[in-house]
Amino acid sequence: MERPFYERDAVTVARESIGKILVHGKTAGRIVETEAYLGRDDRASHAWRGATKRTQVLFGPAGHAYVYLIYGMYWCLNFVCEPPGRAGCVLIRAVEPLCGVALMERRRGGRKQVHDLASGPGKLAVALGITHERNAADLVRGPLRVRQPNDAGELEIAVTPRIGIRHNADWPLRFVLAGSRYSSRPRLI
DNA sequence: CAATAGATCATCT
DNA sequence: GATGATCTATTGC
Repeated sequence: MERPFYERDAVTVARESIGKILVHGKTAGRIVETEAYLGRDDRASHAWRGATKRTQVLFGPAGHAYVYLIYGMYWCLNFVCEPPGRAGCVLIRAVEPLCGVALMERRRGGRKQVHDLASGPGKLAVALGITHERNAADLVRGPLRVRQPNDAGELEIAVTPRIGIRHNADWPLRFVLAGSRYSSRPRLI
């Protein structure tokens, strides 16, 4: 995807990221679940209080990665959206493994069901090998990229509340590829 | 299937 | 010193 894809509001980018291909090294997967975070107006967002050392990437130009550590254990990947100064972003919550499946299985520690390899933000980062080294990486020119799939057609996308947050927990900002077995909580659709 | 506990650390108060 | 955009293993129905 080119820069303008990311330079829109977070809700639009979150919805249109469903079905795209996320590529990192020898691994790739189809994005089946995302969440939008709205920046300063959204208390669930890391950026709601303004820019800090950690969140300055969110206030920078669109089309970069924001990677942070959650619960002391797992990395989570976000796409920075909107023009500089506004901090909307999209959390990538699950992908359907497409390339490098054996490598993903190894990184995830042995035998796993394919639909369990990347069905959650922490799992996805481990499977694709994404860590803090990719924080602020350029999604347009860097090692981590998003591609348009060959079979681009109309997709049925379900909308639900976001997962695992305290504030604004009822806002319908989670997007899931309808019927996908690779999302983090298939039952919630 | 649902509920629960425990692991673990960068960041911010 | 408290907090969290999570995951796994384990328990009990």
